[in-house]
Amino acid sequence: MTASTIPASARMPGHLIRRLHQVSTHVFLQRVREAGYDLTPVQFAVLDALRSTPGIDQAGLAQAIAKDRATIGAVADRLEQKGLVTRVVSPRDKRAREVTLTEQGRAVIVALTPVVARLQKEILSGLSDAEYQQFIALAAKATQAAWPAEEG
Amino acid sequence: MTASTIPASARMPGHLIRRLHQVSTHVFLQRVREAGYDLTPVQFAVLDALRSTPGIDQAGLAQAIAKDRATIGAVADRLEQKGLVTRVVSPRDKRAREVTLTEQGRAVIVALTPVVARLQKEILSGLSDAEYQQFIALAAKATQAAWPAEEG
DNA sequence: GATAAATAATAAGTACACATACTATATGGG
DNA sequence: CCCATATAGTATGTGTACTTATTATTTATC
Repeated sequence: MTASTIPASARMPGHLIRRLHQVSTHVFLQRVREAGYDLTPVQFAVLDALRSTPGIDQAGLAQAIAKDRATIGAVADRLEQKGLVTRVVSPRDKRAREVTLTEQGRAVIVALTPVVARLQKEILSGLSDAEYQQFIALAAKATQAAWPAEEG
Repeated sequence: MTASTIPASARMPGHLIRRLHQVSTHVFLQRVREAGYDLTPVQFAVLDALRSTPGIDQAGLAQAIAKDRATIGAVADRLEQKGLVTRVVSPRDKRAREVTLTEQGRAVIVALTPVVARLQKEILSGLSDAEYQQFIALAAKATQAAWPAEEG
């Protein structure tokens, strides 16, 4: 029962980040479902990115939310099946597919944005307001250092 | 609105945590592979936990590293195929399977522990030493609040 | 204007991650 | 002892997440 020794990994950033990622996903799915929707964090990120840059192709989309092209292809597939986005071959580049929000997709992202904004604090519910802001600043700095030339 | 509008999600903890998780996994696989091993972060976590509590069953293992039973079953399968762990039916409880490190498994975890310890700072390479410590403190506080007593 | 190199998307394969359902076993109450 | 309930592990299905390979198309170069 009581572990004689706490695993060495338990206090390492990699382990802590993995745990936070779990909490984040769990809280997200819970609150989104409570709001009456069935959308994963990645699917939300895609819809959110499409609101900023409608008609972007999948490669651009993948870069915008820091994901693999193959992953985005599958996510876009599911969003298309749900009727939240459309994909049309670009007239400028027949290899590319332009992804755009449908009316329904726009309605979903509009309805969910405040829900998702609210649940952010819940992910870090153990932190005070000052610590919460501190965490965001540190996390943003760390991610930007890891992917230097990605933001447009 | 310009094309360079940053999505609303980009500064949210959920998104930042997801990015950090990616960085963490990427750095881990890179450095572990460079060290001549082929092991995922979760597989490492399992081996590390087994060093502390040899003979633990899969449910206990899942709880120890905050993972699902089904996930751990698959991970244990792969570790067994690699010859790093053994699984035997518990004489106390025929439902349970006791998982133990093999000699080879112990050698791997001993060899990789310093490698994994070193790569932690690389995950947060954008942070100063003080910021790095701050991040760990905040992340540990947040995860502990989310999982109060290491209980499901 | 033909062709080599680069790029967008997809396909196939591996590995988590979790929910749900199912089997086998264990345990407490009557 | 019998049964209701709980638990350990597995099976199944969905959804990331990334790698390598392939196809279609674009561009760069000669």
